[in-house]
Amino acid sequence: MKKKIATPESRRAQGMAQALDMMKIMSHPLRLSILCALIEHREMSAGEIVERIRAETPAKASQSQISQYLGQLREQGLITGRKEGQFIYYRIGDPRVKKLIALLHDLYCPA
Amino acid sequence: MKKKIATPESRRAQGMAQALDMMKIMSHPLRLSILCALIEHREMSAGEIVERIRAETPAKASQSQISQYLGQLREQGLITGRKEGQFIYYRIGDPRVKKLIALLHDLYCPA
DNA sequence: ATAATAAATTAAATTATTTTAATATAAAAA
DNA sequence: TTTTTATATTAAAATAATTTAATTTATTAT
Repeated sequence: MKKKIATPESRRAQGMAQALDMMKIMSHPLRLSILCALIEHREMSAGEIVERIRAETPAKASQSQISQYLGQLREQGLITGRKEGQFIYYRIGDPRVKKLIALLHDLYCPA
Repeated sequence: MKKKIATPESRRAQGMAQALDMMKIMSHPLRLSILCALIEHREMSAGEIVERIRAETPAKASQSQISQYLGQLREQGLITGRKEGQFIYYRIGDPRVKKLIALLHDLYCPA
């Protein structure tokens, strides 16, 4: 097959598209909360995440909804899931998530 | 009036809300392009921005649409507009925009 | 004044995302 | 094997964002 050559412009466009996907998926309060929780705890089961989100955000977010968010985040490679018995344990799957959230924290939560 | 005390949690929640707003508005290809163009050129008129966006993204984006994006970005303080005669010149209005875009560039456009 | 240019505004139409509700699957316990 | 627990899947309903098209305002030039 034909070898595709990446021009500087195509690399730039691809980078932009990835950055856009990243921000888009992170700009939802519950998805962002999930990522923050995983940064804090390194690994959590789906159920632990549900509890934690419910505790923060009183009376919102169904199990189904959170499972859907976890699916979206995993699909995009931001988290990984490992099955152990009936539980599924999630972790951050892309180090860029941590860097981005760290910067946001610096910018918007000044000491 | 009653003096509101900011607890650590309320500050965290507020920071999170601001970070969410920021990412939400930045996660649209044309709005992000506008911000990038303004970082590159420091100041551009609305018309120049329209041309530039049109050049990058062939045959998309109407004058009206771009004007609407400029309005959204200004409303949120990410850019400022200064009127000079019939032109309106825009600039980045929040230094955090630059920091965030710089990080995204590092993360997604590796040399 | 009239016309032309630069940019903003409004509203309707379209499309995408989010939420809700119901159901399904798979593993563990009874 | 029946039930319970943990999680995922699906589809419909609700909501929000985007796009398009038409119009408007303000400024400069004729």
